[in-house]
Amino acid sequence: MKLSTSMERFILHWGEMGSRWGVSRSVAQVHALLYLTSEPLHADEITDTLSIARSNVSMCLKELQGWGLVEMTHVMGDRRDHFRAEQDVWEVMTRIVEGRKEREFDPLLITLQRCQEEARADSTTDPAVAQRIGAMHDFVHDMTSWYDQVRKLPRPVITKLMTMGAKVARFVS
Amino acid sequence: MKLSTSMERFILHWGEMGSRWGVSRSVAQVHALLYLTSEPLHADEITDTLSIARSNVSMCLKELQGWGLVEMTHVMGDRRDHFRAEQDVWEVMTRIVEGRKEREFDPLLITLQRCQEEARADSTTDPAVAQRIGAMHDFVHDMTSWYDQVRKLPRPVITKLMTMGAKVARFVS
DNA sequence: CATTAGTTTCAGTAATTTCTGAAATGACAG
DNA sequence: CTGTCATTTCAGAAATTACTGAAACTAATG
Repeated sequence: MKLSTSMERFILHWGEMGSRWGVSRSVAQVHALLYLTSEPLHADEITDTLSIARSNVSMCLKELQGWGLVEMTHVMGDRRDHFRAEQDVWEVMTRIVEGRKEREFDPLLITLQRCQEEARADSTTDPAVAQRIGAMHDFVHDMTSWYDQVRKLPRPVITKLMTMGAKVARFVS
Repeated sequence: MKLSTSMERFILHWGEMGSRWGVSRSVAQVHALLYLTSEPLHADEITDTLSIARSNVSMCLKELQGWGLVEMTHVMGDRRDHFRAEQDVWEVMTRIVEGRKEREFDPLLITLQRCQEEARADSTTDPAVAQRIGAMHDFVHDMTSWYDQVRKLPRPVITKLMTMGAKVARFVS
């Protein structure tokens, strides 16, 4: 597939973003390409368009399916697997956030819990240190439980709250 | 300085987190150590405690100062620079978020703006592609402007809103 | 069941990022 | 001005991460 300048720029920048967000450049590029293309693509087409190895494309697609951002489909009369990305931007964002939460914050919270217990039990640890570990634990705990509540709200409610922006503050007083 | 087991665990895990959050392992470790230690430390003490090169410590401290997470202080009668980390967890988090917003989202938004204009102007770009680039742009734009509004609210208001959790939904109907 | 098209695995290679240590620089006291 | 202590720079080394291509594997077809 021939990419226009803006498609290329989008894909390249998305690749850069990806490498800052814990997925490799090529994973993010494949995602960007599929996001921009509404018709499902097969792996060879991705390989050609992005000039990356066929095997790498395969790995990237697997990882993107793991994130729930890409799904496999089939096209009538074609044996090859085809892939399409989630097109809804909100859905894309929530899946990325959800994935990162599971991969990073859940383990972090477990570690903090352990540190906290250990620090309290261990008499060689300065109580002030235990207190600071506790503060960090509580903070991460509060943030994740806030997130867990909010993500369950119906989407229109969340978008409404967001368009209100700072105006939500008027309800607190 | 001798680290207790829980301090060590905390520092090591924070290091891992750091490498997923766009700073190197050692930057995050230095930050963790200073966060746990309330008294200002000088660079050599950090070097010894974490077993990393003196020069690396210097670079890490510089980067942490760039994030606004560590400040340089001086101790009476000691020529060496001393360093202390922000102890307030909320403050730590807001500075990290702020830093990442500036380093990642602001440039992303600029790129998306450019892609969008380019895609619309360029007749070789499929209008459906232009539409999807636009959707992504609008989404990132809305998110950042929501963030810009909320971060300016007084902290007690934000914490109140957070402790309300999903209950904020009752204001939307 | 042999052939073909398609996919995945994995060992080796390449690219990138991070860290080190020696040397340069700076800053102060005498 | 000189010597000492502290910090920073930077080129190269080390470690990590990502990518490639050949080979293995899987499944459908005639």
